[in-house]
Amino acid sequence: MPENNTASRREAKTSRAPAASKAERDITLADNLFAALAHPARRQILLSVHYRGECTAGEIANRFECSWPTTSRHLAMLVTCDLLTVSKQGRTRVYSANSKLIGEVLSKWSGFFQ
Amino acid sequence: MPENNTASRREAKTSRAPAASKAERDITLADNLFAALAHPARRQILLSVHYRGECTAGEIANRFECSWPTTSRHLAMLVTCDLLTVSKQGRTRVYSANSKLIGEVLSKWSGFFQ
DNA sequence: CTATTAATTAGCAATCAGGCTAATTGAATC
DNA sequence: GATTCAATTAGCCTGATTGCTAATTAATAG
Repeated sequence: MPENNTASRREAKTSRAPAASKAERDITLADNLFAALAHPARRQILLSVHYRGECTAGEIANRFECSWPTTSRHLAMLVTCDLLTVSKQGRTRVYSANSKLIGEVLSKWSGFFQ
Repeated sequence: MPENNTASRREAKTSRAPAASKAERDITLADNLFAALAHPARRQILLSVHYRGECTAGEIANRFECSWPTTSRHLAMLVTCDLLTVSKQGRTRVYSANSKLIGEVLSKWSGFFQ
């Protein structure tokens, strides 16, 4: 598969491109956002973090049925996709949603179909 | 798997529920829409059909690099998810986009993050 | 220093997704 | 009725996703 779908790649990509064009960034954003939103747990996580403001990993993990490591992986993916931001505070990690970005991309795509 | 993710199910589901609640329908819509939009080829198909109006399967398939059967499967999925509508005309099949639905769901989700 | 707590990482198994080619269906044409 | 053309279906294979448990890391508390 020469056409590498960035959306599904988990590892942090070492962006070698000097400065991707806006079009390219838009494609990557759509890839990332829609790959992330494809999973119901990740949609819930994003909504949950957005509405509560900041959340620790534990608060998020306890709210879901699936195991903590599974939630942790969803969180990691959302961070890689730039939809969540994380900061370490002592031994907890605090997540917050990049709501502006999410809202803008969704809004743009909804506009395409109006 | 008791929790059946309708979004990813390929075959037409025999909806046995008498009349799903609005909340349930919203969840199914999100499942379907975001599962569909997760693949770049399907995003392109939806945009393409939306902007051109009606398209035959052949017109769509010829526009993409992947094989006709692969495109056909994407089309079938989009129909199952209610994002495309298809009608047989002679030996061709004409697809059109359910843009209103797509736009509404995306708009609603973009609203969540504003 | 050790015990506890927060969270991630490693590793494995099972399912899902998406690509292909070959075969089939069904309408139109000769 | 045989052929051609539009399109789907069948079947297969490979890689990605997602779930779990167990192990690890790292910070705090005792």
